[in-house]
This record gives sequence, C-alpha cells and structure tokens, in this order.
Amino acid sequence: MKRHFRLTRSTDFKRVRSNGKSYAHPLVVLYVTPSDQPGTRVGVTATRTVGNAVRRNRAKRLLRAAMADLLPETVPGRDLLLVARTPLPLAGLSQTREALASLLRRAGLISPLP
RNA sequence: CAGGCUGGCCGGACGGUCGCGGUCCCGCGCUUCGGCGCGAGGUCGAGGAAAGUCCGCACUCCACAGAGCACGGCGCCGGGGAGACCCGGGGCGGGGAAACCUGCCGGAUCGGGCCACAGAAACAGACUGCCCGCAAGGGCGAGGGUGAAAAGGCGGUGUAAGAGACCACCGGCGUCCGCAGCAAUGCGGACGGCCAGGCAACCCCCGCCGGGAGCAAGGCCACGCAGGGACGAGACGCUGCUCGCGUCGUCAUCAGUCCCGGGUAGGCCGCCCAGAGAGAUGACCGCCCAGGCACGCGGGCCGGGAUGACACCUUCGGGCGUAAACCGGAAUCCAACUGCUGGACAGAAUGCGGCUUACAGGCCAGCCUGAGGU
RNA sequence: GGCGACGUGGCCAAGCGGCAAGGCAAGGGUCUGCAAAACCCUCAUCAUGGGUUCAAAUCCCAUCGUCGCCU
Repeated sequence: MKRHFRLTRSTDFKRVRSNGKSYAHPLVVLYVTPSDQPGTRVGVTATRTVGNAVRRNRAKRLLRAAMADLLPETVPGRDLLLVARTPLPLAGLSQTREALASLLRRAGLISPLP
C-alpha cells in the first residue's frame, strides 16, 4: 500500500473520525466516510493506550499488512480509518485479517463471501 | 561448596521462503514533461539503553551578546575533560564482620528567624535551691522527675556555701611550632581559655559560574486577507530593573513600534554513508548456540590401601609416591546420552558527550567471609 | 521533538517543618413500628525510593504517573 493512498494529515483523521460511520471489533475499530478521490485511502492509528512504541508500531504494521491483502477486493471511493485496540499487538496476521474482513463486510465494502 | 563484593563485556547465530523502508540502475505503461504507477535486480537499514529530558556542548535567532543589581545554580583537595548536578584518585564523616559501599562535604563570634510536647529554663540568670546575716541586703552557680539537645566528664584542692576558681587524667575547640603530603588533611608537642547548643537541603554571608530562548530554533518559496485602535516627538527592542547599545523617526497625519481583529494550516532547506512521510527490521520453517527441568553413565572429593610395578629424572642414596590399581563413604559439587522447554527491556526523528532509569539470561577477571563432609 | 504544572481516605480538597482539618460517599450504631432527617463512631503507604533534621505530607535529590502549552 503506497503512501500516496494513505491518510497523512491530522485534518483528514479528524474528518473521518467525526463524519464517518464506525464499526467495532475487539481488535480494531473501522471508520468509513465517502471520498471525492477515485481510489481508497486508508489511515492507521494506535494511541498510547495500546502500549509503548514497539507495540504501537506492531499494531499499525499488522493493520497495514492486513489491509494490503484486502485492498484489491474493496469498493473504491472511500476513506478508511483503522484504530488499533489494546490487545491487537498480541494477535497474529491471520487474526487481524479476519477481524478487518468482518468489519469491511459489515460496512458493505467487500463481498459477503470471499 | 555456600553466601557476598567489585570491574568489564555480550545481549542470540546461520540458512531458506514471504514481507517493510531509503537509494541506484534497467524494462514497460501513462503524462499537463514537473513527474507518477507496475515489475526485476544491486546496495544500505536502530540501542546499550535509541528511553527519561536531569546536566552540558555544537548550531540558530533575539541588531553586538556589553556592565551592574536582582534571580538561579554550584561549594573538602588536587587532576582529567570543550563543559557539567561528569569521571576516576586522595582526605574527612557515616554504614558493614570483611571485601567494599556511601555523602549538596564552605561559614553558626555580621545579623535575623526557628527549636513542637515535656521541662524552672531551649541560649537565658527569671524560678526553686545553697550560704552569710536579727533584718535590710549580699555572695553562689553545685542539685532540680524533663527532653533529640541543658554553660565538658571523673577524682581532688579549695570555701561560709560554691564554681574550670585551681590541679592531674581523659574528651572536644582554637592558636603556634615541627614532621609527612602539591593540597585537603594526618601525626606529635607547647600554650590558651572551657567563649556559652543545633538547624544555613530557612533567610543570610563568603567564593565561583550563568544574557534569553530553543530545530515546533530559524531561513526561503507559494497561497491568502479587512481593517481598527494606542503612542506621538519620541516610539520600540535586547530584559525583571538601571545603565549602555541599536533601529526607525523628529512638526506630520507620514514613518515607526505595540495591541486587537482578519488571513494562511502547503512545499523546500535546516536534516546526515539509517534517515522521514502519523514515522521503516517482522512472520514462518529448519538447524545450532547459551540457559532451565527431568534422567543420572561417569568424574571429582575424603578415608583405608605395597609385592610401592612399568616409564621418566638422578649428585646412584633416591625422587615421582598413597601417587595408581583395589575397597569403603557421604552433606554437597561437576556431568555424557536422551526428552521437554526456551531468548528480556525496548525503536533513532538536528548531532554529540555525561548522568539516571528499565532489562530474560550469560561470559571473563579479581576479592572477602563462613560452614559442612570425610 | 521541546517547554511547564500537579499527585493528600472511594470523590472534592485544606494543611507547607511538630498528634493530617472539612464536605460528599460508604459501613456500623442511637432514634423509629419501618424508613428519612438528625446525632455518634469507623475509614490515610500524604505517588514511590533515598537524603537533611531531634522530628518531613511540608525542605532537597532521583524515579513513576497524570494534565497542559508550543507548529
């Protein structure tokens, strides 16, 4: 997932968080808002409650890796925000991918059956 | 063998597969010619603390980076260091049985302040008390259940009663001298008077040091807006104050500075042989390396043990030598093979030095104390 | 990244060198037929560790945590 398709600005994060719809899972929270861009843009965050810098980096790395797998099947034209929750650094990549896929399915962004 | 102390070091290795970030190069596609995307390859890619931001320094701005006051910091001695609340050495004080550890460690006769409760009294001769005297008055500082702390302790001389008033010894303080040491200081001697407690991590005094802010410093480019007010021959800045210095200006509604309001919320440099963007190092498999647990072949240890072999050395006496084989023993120690398990704390954001804190497990070197077995 | 402030019962807090006030909450008791109200009682590692002092919540140092500000 290239940086060009990622949310980087603080205002972008605030916009998605305040205007978007949210979908929760014990490991991740997903925010979705329509975008004026043709592709899908994704932002990833982990707050201090997740843990120290090593745990936060791991949480965001897992989310980026899982999203990279699911991105080709995702309906474009949305801005997504992925928020890590505390137990996420303890999970594996497959668990993270499952959690994220269920959230995207509930949001109607990928087809119900993989 | 157990317990402890000190210093230094490491903090997983190798291979495979799939991934992440920077950069270089190649190919293809798109392009508003600035670049962008996809794919393949080469190369580079976190730590001993990268952390906390506790000290410093470089660097940048405050027009130069100036003086004094205020304020803040530091404080035994002599070295190292760019420098420091740094390092190592020495002295003194404190702790420990020892190895060793540890201390913001100047001044209490400049002055102010505080010392709860208890106690007669907390730095002071008031009270109680002792003595002389009929009394008035005078002398005295011994005793006074306290307390963290009460005008050195003990013995004697002395006296009306007493007292460091005087004497010997001990303890502390100061001055001088000698010796050792660069010095802090230590040891010894003489003299002095017991001049009067503690707290300066309370103010203060003495000495030394410090201008302020911090890479979100600061600079360049782009985008964008709406003015209003104060001052007024001075205004403003460095700064909390004074000086000093500097910028703009001085008879006009201009300039300047400040305040309020309004606008911008983008890019580049600063910024790096890792490097920046919300910020890159991981996952799986195999195998190994430490380590832990179980199992204990065997070894070490202690006692007994002679026909004291063979080899070696020899000054030819002997030495190696109870050394070995062999038998027995036990609190403990090491440990082959095999199986299971298994690697912490934690991620650079301008750079560097120091300190502090977190950390599974291990290695190396040196030192102290002690018990037990036979 | 940098700068600064604050940690006192469950909560809000005073105290700034000498036994840690007060209010709310909670628990127990008195009162009541039962409750409410009222009254009485109980409840503190003063964030942690070390130091200065006779004595530390208070002064000093270090650590931990929370909060705020600066583009």
